Amino acid sequence: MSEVEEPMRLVHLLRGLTVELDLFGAEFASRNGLHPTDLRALIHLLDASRAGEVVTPGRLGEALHLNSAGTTGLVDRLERLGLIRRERDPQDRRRVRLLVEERAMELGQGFFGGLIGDLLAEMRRFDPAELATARRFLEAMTGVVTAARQDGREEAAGPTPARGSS
Amino acid sequence: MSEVEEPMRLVHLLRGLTVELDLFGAEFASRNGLHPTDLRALIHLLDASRAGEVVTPGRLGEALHLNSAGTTGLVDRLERLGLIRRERDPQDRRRVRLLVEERAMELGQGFFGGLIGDLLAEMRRFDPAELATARRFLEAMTGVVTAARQDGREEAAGPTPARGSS
DNA sequence: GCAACTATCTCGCTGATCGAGAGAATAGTG
DNA sequence: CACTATTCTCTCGATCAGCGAGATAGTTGC
Repeated sequence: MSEVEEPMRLVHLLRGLTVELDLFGAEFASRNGLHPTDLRALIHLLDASRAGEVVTPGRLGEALHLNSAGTTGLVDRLERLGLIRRERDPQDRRRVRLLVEERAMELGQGFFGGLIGDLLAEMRRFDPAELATARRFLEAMTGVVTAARQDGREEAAGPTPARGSS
Repeated sequence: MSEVEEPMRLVHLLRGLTVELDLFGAEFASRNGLHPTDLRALIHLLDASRAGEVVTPGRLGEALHLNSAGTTGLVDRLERLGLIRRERDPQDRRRVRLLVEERAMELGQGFFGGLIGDLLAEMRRFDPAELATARRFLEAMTGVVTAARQDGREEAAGPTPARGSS
């Protein structure tokens, strides 16, 4: 337990936080008959809806790294649950627009809304300078992860010694 | 636009960070022929190994919210990949100890080692006071999520708690 | 020794996702 | 106007992670 450990505790805190958020999402999902993928899709759809963007199955599948078949299945599930609705794009009739139903908004609101409210309330206990520091910190960490993600892709054939073990 | 938006950006940053970390893990997993669940299991096993704790299929399945059949399948996969080894507990021969192989350590190192190093390096750009603030912030946010998780459970449990069926 | 309990594994099944390709609409070319 | 290439989405069949129920082997108490 030396001073060098402090940053390491932050690393574990970050990991712990993501685990908690994942669990939170997973529990919410299963409680509502959703799969983790469905929840990710719902978040994406609500974000896009709020931003006024049109989402098609193609875009959604791309965002979630699903192929077309998987995307169709996902959209089927969400539609069956009454969370979204398919509608052909009148401009380009090959496309299908995914429209978010009221129920999806309520679902997202009723659950994430509560969490976000709690998070915001907790943030009020920090002064603006501290929040600015936290933000800078989070942005820096996010940047590192994003960069590592791309490095990893490029090095995909690199430092993978794990061979010949059995 | 307004100052009220600043905390909201922090909320989105938190979410964005978890998404990035998830993607990082998912990409690493698929690159190594692992499933997301396998990676979570690996993390759990490595943590326990470092802490000197004995992990059994039962404990592992409990930690990952898998039932016994799913756990057996998971352990089969990890064993087939040469990441762990089964060994009967000589004290209580009903039990199976899961022993982490060298290869799993290397894999974990190749995965986290690089990322953690990068995160620590980035943290050096913050002074101790800032890191302390970041830590306080992360702890506060984690606490909120954890609390919300339990609240959600209790609300959903309702009239029939039916605990013990995890 | 018998009964109750515990830890793990086996079996059959559901369902999310994949690869391949079909169907339908658009855009470009002559 | 056909004719072809392109772009979206959906369908079909297969794969495999995870579930529920029950089997198997080991432990503990009477």
